[in-house]
Amino acid sequence: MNIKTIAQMAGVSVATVSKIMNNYTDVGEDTKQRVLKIMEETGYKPSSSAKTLATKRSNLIGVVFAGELNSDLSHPFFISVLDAFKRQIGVLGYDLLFFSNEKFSQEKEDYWARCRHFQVEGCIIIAGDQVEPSIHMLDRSDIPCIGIDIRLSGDNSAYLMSDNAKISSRVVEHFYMSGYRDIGFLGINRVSEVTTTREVAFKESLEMFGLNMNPDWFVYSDDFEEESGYRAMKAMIARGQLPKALFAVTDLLAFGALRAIREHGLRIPDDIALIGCDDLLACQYTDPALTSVKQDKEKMGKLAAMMLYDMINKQMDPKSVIIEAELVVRQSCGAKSI
Amino acid sequence: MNIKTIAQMAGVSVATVSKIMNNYTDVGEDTKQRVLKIMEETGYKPSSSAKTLATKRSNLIGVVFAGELNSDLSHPFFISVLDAFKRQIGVLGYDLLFFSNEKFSQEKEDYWARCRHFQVEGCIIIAGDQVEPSIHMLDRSDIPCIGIDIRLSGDNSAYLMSDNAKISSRVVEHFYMSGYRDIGFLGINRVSEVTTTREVAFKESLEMFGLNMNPDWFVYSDDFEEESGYRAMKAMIARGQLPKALFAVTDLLAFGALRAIREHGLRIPDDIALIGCDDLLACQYTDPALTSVKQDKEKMGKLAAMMLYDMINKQMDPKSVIIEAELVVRQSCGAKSI
DNA sequence: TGAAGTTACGAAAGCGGTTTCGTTTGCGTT
DNA sequence: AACGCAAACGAAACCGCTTTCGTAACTTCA
Repeated sequence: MNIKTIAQMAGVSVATVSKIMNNYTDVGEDTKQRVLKIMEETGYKPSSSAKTLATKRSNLIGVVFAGELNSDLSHPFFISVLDAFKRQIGVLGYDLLFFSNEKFSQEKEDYWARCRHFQVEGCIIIAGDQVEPSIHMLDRSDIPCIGIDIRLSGDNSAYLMSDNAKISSRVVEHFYMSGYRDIGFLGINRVSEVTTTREVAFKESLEMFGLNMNPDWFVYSDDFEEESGYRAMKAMIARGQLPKALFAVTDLLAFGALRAIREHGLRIPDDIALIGCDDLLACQYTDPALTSVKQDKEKMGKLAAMMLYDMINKQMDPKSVIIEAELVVRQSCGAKSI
Repeated sequence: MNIKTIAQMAGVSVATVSKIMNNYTDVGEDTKQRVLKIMEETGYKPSSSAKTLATKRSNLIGVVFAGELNSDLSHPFFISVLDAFKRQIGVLGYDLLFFSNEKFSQEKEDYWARCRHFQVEGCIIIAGDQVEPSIHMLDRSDIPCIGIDIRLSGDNSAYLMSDNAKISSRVVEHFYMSGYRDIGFLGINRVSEVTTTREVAFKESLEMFGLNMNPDWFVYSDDFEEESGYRAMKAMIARGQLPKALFAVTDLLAFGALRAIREHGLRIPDDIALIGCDDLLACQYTDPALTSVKQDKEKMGKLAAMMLYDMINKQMDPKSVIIEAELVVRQSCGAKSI
């Protein structure tokens, strides 16, 4: 069942059928209706590959996760962003192509090659931990790219990122206002734009508030797993010196820390106050409920879709955007209440 | 940069280049190396649409979420399964095409039409709550489909499902062995294979153990959100009559119930024991940690990929599989310990 | 040495659409 | 009656790759 069949059934040429599908104006109303009716009855759908081949447009957006550790889909934050992105880009007429993570993929081609292979019209690149070199090739290519939490720099790229510096300063400020002076940090041993920014800003904020940085209160996890956060916190506890408040760069790490603290017989927030970051759903269910910084994932995803659409279809100059984040106060940080 | 360019550069015909890419044997070793070198240097990648057009094979698997409520990606259980699926299917040489949910999509075509449009070679269908009619068209089509938690029946379909009946009986048995006799149920008001099976099996198990079914202890949520579980539990509490133990068909509902119970000033498990289902990550972080039934998502996803692959490539008769689930005992159910 | 069989390669016809450009037809105008 | 013009449609080239089949050159073997 192809365009030729339809054309024959309707007694017209394939050209005419094609024109009808593409809203050309030089086709009579009656033939148009006749052909449409036949297409309807036969349930005809044009082949996307033939169309793509002819038009060089695929109506496909590539989804790339730039991470080494977690296999993409397991990251709750990005899933939420992607979910919103997917809905919006769907409305705009695109479908999503998920590339298998490179290290799992059969062929070792870089992402750029795969984008060309599928002729995706644009890409959304979502940052995990470390960024592979092949991401940069894609970034610098002529394919429009939109980055989430990754600072793309290519001419056809833009990115969306939370105001990570402000996140940290807000956390420190909140601790300070709540009367805390001994504030610790649970970070991660990975080079990542996001976490690095948070850490730097955290230290700067401490300084701004005239607080001292006790090295004993800084501890680093090896990856983003809860278990690693647990181990890192255990390590800090083992040192003997504990802060009165702790900021974990990621909720998952905070969960781990929470477990370690509780296991150690300490109470939250009485003995040690805790704030995480990302505002995962699970923050509401921990004991005590975890104060966290909420990034507007819905907004990020939707905005990313619209930006990418504009970049693809209107050759708009890509303009990156910083998204404000919001502190969601719960019981873990010793504030009076919400 | 297409196959013709490569052919010209190497001084051979396009046929030869194509043969080299497809491992034909009737091409000399020296020419082969020469052409490969040129392809390497130029970074040439063949166009997938042209290839698909010519071969009728797209190397694409369609991903369909059959649900009305949650927008697909927000469902933690399915994400985990899909994650495993994606890794395995990636190894087998396929990429994933995510269809926008119908109700969000611009075009109102059914999934089957879209599958044909992209010539996906197979589909993974993941059940949300209600199943749209167009899913059944896809199921009955000639496209190989593998269902997760959805009982597909087409000739080219198979499905993977946890042993939901056993899940319920195991929960009841566990409660019974722990000394509980007044057992309640938190279900959902949606027609869904999975939850319905759990509910039916739950009731049967009660009977088997000679326990009475107090209607007051049965309550139903409107959807799968935590908030709805909270409201449902509130409703049960409002009735005054409370069971000593409660099985929630879904962890998210259990979380909601947990919140309602705690808010009401009751203790878990002392006043009421609680078991959920799915073993979401967050189960470990609730207070108390939630006992749940763990479905082996990794195994399900991987198996689904391999089954689908076989169905596509070996015309194997689809054979559905039931996966055993495992009770993960934590603090919420009043058992002696883990 | 000649017949038969290998090996290495290319010509060309698809695959299912799109798009340019030309042709036919009908109509109003002078 | 002759002309110009717009509307409606089709022929055919093209997109980039696959695959069949034919053929030339080279072996092998009786």
